[in-house]
Amino acid sequence: MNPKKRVTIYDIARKLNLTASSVSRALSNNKNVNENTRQLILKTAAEMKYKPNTLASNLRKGKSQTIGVVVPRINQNFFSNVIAGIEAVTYQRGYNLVICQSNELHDKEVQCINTLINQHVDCIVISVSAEGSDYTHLQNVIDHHIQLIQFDRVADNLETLKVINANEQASMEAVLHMVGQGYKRIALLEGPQNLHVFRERKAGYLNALKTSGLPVIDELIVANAKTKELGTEAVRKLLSLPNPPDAIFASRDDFSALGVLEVATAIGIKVPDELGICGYSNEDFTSITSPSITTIDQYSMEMGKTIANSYFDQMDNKMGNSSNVNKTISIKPKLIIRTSTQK
Amino acid sequence: MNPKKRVTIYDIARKLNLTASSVSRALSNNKNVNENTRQLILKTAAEMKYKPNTLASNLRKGKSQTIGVVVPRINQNFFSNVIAGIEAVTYQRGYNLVICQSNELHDKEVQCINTLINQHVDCIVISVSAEGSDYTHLQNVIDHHIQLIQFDRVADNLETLKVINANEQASMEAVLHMVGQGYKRIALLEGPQNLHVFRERKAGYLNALKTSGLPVIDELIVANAKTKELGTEAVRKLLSLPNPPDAIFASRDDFSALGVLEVATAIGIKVPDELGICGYSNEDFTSITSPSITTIDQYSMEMGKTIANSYFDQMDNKMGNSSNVNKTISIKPKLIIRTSTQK
DNA sequence: CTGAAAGCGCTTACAG
DNA sequence: CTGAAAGCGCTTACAG
Repeated sequence: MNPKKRVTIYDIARKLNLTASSVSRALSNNKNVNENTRQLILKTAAEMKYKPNTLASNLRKGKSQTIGVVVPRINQNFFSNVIAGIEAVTYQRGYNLVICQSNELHDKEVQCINTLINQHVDCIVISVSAEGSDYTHLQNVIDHHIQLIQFDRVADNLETLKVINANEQASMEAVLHMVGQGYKRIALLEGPQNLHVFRERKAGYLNALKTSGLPVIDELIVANAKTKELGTEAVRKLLSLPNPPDAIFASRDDFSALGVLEVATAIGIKVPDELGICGYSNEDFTSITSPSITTIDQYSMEMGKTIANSYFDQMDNKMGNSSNVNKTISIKPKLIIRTSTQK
Repeated sequence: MNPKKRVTIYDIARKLNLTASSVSRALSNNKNVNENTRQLILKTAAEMKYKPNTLASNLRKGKSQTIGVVVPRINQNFFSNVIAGIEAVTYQRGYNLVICQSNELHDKEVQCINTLINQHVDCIVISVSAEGSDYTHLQNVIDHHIQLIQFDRVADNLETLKVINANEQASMEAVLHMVGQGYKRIALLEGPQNLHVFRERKAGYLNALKTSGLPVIDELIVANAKTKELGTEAVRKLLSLPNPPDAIFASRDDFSALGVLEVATAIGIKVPDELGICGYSNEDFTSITSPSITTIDQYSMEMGKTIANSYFDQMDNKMGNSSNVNKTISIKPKLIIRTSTQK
């Protein structure tokens, strides 16, 4: 094998006294090739260890059979599961995945998006970073006629396909469950309120209180802490209130729920008897703590599959009609009741 | 903006009465452009919302500034951390990551590799699947002059860059620690022995016994179970032996260690007093079980960074010399001693 | 069914 | 410093 150059379609053509046209046709399963010729070409290509140059093919065809994915963090359970779900579907269709992580930084997110546009990806799937509310880079994607799909954390005002969790509904269900268990002063640990997801979870909480005829107590609603230390501090303060909560809905995630559990245990507050705890996202560890933690499963893998499928559905029946569908697919998360909320 | 076509270098040239050559030079920071011309071009490009076509550029340059990554599972802590580490470094250099998962299937792994070769990636990073020992697809990568880097699970006989954990050393340390705690009948739960990683961990176990003058007891070495159920069954059998082990090194991973803990607790065997348990990989949950589980941290994020850096090091000082370095970088994992092994 | 030719959008020797 | 031209490897109307 020549150390520098790869075998091309021309090399095969030359060897067989044919033209590149025919070789290309045979290789791409075009019907207009004599069956014998095709077999010969296929055989020769294999012998010569021919590998098509996707770059050239994509350039010519004007599409890349590639989907770009931008997430805040690749190594975060929820996101890596979504990615795995996307991959499972796209792989079947012969699509590739280019993955970027924004690290929750707006600037990096913008750069990722630009790279993906330059790469001529056919579709960009994104869960926006916590930072910033300027979405011109996403508008840019749309302007370049690249299908944009948002998931989980979405920018509301952009008209794109959106795949989200029914956060409000699930949160409401969780809080109602706690009310049903007899908890009356239920506190909320909010996630960052610039994100839709967390605003919805808060809405669900408020709604559940309202439905149950319970008052909304301001001092029981605690803003999300930036660091683990600050979070611990906030929980400690909350539990030391003259009139402390008898339950906490850690709406951000299970890690904050775990933080609550640790603080409670340290102070000597009994869970679930004196304090109920509910987390969010069904991390593996929630089933093995003692007590095990009630939480909400987001069906992350499913979500990934839904995202990919919705892209292909779009493709398949896009008969020249409007390319940017503004449709929201909502996945209903599942409340998983464990010991931490069962009085 | 024209609904179909993007702005190209020619569009800019036409607008400014220049040629594509100059525009290309200005955009790529080539020195041979008049400073004023460059500024004008840059300004115009921005105004016209020009986005370079990476596909065309890469085709012309014969490289893609892309690194392909193949792992058994994207959504597995260790791998997603390694990927995050790789990304952190490659991003700085303006490289993209194409991610595939083999699902531990040899055939899918082969397909992933072929796709990456076709994509003209500059480098392929792989941790091989558990299945199969035929590595012709990897040889293929080398034959196509694509830099191949193996990590964690590596095919020994291929001459490539390898980044691995010092599994044997770490395992030995773990078992010696258990011996030091007074455990005398230490069992081993093996990982699949067709993989180097797990053979090494076993070697470390055997070595530790030898060093400590403890006998190797065949019935205490249990093969890796395919499913969770079979694993539970195997552990139950192990613990019901007439002469049961007083410690178990779950060398496969923390999940199998957790399985042991669950079975032991269910049977009523006290950990760590009656049974010591050590896992592998320092999953988040190991610090919060009760008792917390002794384990081994693999520095997965670090590993990813090391992989990416070793690629660039290679690139940077490859002055036409041998392209396939057969070098192994070993990362020393860290034994994390927790309650489950402290008598 | 097969071939000749143009073109996807860029880059880069080669002249001047 | 700028331009004209060729070419990266493929695909696809257009003829025949």
